[in-house]
Amino acid sequence: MEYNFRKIEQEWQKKWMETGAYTVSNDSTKPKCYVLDMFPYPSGAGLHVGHPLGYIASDIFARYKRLKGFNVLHPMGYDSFGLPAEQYALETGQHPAVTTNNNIATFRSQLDKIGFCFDWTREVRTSDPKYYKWTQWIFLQLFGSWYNPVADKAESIQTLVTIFETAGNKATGKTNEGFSAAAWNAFTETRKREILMDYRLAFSSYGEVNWCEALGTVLANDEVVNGLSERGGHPVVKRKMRQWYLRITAYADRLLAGLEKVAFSESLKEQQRNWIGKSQGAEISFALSTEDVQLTVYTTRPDTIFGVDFMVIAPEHELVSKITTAEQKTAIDNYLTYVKSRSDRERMAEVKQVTGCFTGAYAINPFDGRKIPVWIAEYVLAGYGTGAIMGVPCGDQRDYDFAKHFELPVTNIIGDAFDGITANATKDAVLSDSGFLNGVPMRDAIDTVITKLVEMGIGKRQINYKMRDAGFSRQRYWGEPFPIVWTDGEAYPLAEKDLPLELPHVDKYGPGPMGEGPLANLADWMNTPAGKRETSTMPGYAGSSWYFLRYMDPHNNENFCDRKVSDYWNQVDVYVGGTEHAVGHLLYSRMWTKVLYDLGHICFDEPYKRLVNQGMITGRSYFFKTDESGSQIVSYKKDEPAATFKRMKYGHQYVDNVGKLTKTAFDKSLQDHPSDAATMVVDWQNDGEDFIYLKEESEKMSKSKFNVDNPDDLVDKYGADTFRMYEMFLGPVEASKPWDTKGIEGVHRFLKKLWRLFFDEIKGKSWKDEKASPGELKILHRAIRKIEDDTERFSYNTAVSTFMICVNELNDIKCHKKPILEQLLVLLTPYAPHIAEELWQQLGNAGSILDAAYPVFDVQYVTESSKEYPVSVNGKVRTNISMALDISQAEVEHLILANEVVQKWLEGKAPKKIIYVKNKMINVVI
RNA sequence: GCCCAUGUGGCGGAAUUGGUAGACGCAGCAGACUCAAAAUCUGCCAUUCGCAAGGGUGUGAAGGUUCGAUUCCUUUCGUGGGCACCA
Repeated sequence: MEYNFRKIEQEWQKKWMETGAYTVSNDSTKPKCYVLDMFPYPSGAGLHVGHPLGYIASDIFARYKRLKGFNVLHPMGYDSFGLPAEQYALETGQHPAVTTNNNIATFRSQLDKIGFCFDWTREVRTSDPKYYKWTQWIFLQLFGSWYNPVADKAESIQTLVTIFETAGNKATGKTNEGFSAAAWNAFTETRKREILMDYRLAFSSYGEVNWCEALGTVLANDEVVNGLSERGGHPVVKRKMRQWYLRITAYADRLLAGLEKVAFSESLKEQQRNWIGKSQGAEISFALSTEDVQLTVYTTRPDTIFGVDFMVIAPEHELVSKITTAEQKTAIDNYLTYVKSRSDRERMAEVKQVTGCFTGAYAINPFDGRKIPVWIAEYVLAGYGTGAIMGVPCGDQRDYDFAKHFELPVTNIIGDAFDGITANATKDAVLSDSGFLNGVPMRDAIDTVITKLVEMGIGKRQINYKMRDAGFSRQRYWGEPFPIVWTDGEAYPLAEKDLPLELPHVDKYGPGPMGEGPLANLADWMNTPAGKRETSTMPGYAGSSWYFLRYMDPHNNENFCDRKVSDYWNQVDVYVGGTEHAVGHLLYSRMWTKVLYDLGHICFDEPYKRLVNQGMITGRSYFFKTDESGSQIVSYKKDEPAATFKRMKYGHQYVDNVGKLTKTAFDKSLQDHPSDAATMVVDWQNDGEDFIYLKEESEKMSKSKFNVDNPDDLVDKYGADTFRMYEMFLGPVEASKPWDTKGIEGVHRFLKKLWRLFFDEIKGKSWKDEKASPGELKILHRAIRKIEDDTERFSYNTAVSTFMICVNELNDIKCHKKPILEQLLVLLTPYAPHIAEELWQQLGNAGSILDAAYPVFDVQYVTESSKEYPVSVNGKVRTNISMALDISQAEVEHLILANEVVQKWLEGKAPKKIIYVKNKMINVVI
């Protein structure tokens, strides 16, 4: 009987589907485990080999936990709203709903072939009205809440109204522009609503937004990369528009603090911390010598105040026109014109270039009365801090460069720590030439100066964040409509009973008038008796910010998720996905979770307990080296100087492991892809060899690089079980690695070998129902211990190795005993479920192996190991020399090596040398 | 520039977290079976000296701690990723 994987896999996939083997109940006495994948955006390209990597990893974990007796939630769905479908609609006229459904069908059929244990009865799609009803509902929760800094959490906006009515706005932490309770009560309704809008967690405001002309929409900060749109790479410009925002900045501190209690990788946490960009410092107000105004700067280094040689304010700063002197007016105007002419891209590209202009005004140093010139320069950003800085050239390289460029004096306040050539940003130096701070270490001076500033009433401690509130409007069609109606310039929420506000059908996907989205073209839909509907839609991250909650209770029409159910499933125990969402999705969903927690809808405030980032699988690309003329292909040798290269299209499967392409393979490649022939001409006669070497590179997989491998082909050829195990065997889940199918044969061989433990090709059944010997049990239990440990740690590559070793050992001793094989199959189930189930049934077991009990590791079979050196202390045998680390000096004195044991272990060879060493350690040299 | 990873055979990668470095797999070499091929099986496979027994050297480089370092510390180089006028 042969290992017929095609038949086995098809049969079991069908059977498991029919019997609902993967359906999970919310009602169980078992402990729960929630294993989640980042759901995919259903793109037209379908799956490539990089996609399933994370899905397989989580699938193994989910199956493993199930065997260990957990009630495991392991769902899948689609992030089905988004830009690409709409772009495609613009080009082809096909409705995004149609293309999205087609793409989902393709995805599903590809996923099914790999044999995942998803509970498909819980599938969610963000573009389904039954789903986005609740996205809209959560938006209304955000709209209806504010962040109470005293309670340090979100509360209903009603509590804010009560505070205003009884105490004015002093109690809310906003100290500028205060109003009393009486003043509030006297405000008009419109004024009140305007003020409340400044507090809402989802709010509308005029602001500078990232406008992408090519996409016709606004983008969030994390969707803009180097001044270009993340999708498509189109230019992005700043533009003032009325927009919806999420007040994520209110959660900056809690998002930061929450990182301490979750198991994310250090680099991912670091990325989030960077993005939030918390910095502690001070705001200092300087008097200006000419005007009756103050210039407030933000600095993290108030200790360097005696080293201030100039001030720089952003060109957009409101004081610029006020303080510029008559003599400098022309120069400043010219500079402002220059700044306006430059795009963000140019500014970013020319970071090193120093520009600026003197305003003619001077600020006064409050401590020594020195006159400090005030400049404007584009390196100071209007949007951060106060848009003004104090320049300390000896302590900050940018300030130093600025001073040198404009020949400003440089004051040294750190003595020898400043070499006069480069700035030194140290905090460890001792201050000099610093008035009352002379001799004080800089680190300590920070607090001293702030205290003094506060006393003098010209400064205060201040914390700033780089993170901005997140833009939440998109001028697009294919997204959630806002449940908002505008009347007299005021936003009014829809009642809960009117949700979902369904996306109306459109025939054209072009933008509406005045920079509005396509929905603005639908007068009938837009204009309602109550007012004009909001025509922008929500961004892609809206639906994905809470989907993990919907999986728990996907068919609930009364609630986004029943509280009892979310109490049961609780946090996601393991979340598997790529790092590309580090600062987007992961931050937004953490914020939404905190809001829902604050408002009492769920009982936890971090969504994901543990995050596993799967690495990227890179494709192999091959390049032909060409001669000078560029028309002839010649052999490429390592260490050769760079020459012209041409990308080999389609051909990577013809090249062998060392980049060698033989004439036969080359001819076959041309035969299969005749279109390549024109660009690939090799004069084999001239070279006198029947092969050439190609240059090989690892690149991100993409269609345009012709290096995409499709999982379907591999599953057809080797089966899902082989494919699953091979993807895991390739290397650690978290590492990026090149895709190479050459090793898949080895894994396939392993499964065939496993099969032969049960069935002989000629004699048929070879397993026997006999009692296992201790030696056999030892092999099994070593595997149990290692595989269980590896699976918990997501170290799947070493687990697969262990399977191979175990099967090899059983094969060597010709062990075909049922008790051993049976347990081995259970161990294997998470990795290769189809073959495990088939053989399980062949052994005559009644139930499905999916519900079998995970083997229990028995320590008695594995205490002996050839790696362990027996050493005896006071006649008592210690089995592992490393354990001897904790023995005392006295024990060492009395140490007796049990020579008989050692000799037995070393097959008759006595130890050559026994070294008694100090510090509790004994070495045995064999 | 700053931050975070990372560096081990021809290749992907192991190493019980300080204790025989190179497990397992791929590729390669030799052999068995076969008319032949496929499949399967056996042996070899870091490097260097040696017929061999057996030595020497080896985890990017240089130091340090330790009886002992791929693992910990310092410096340095290379690669990958993130942030980038954030004061």
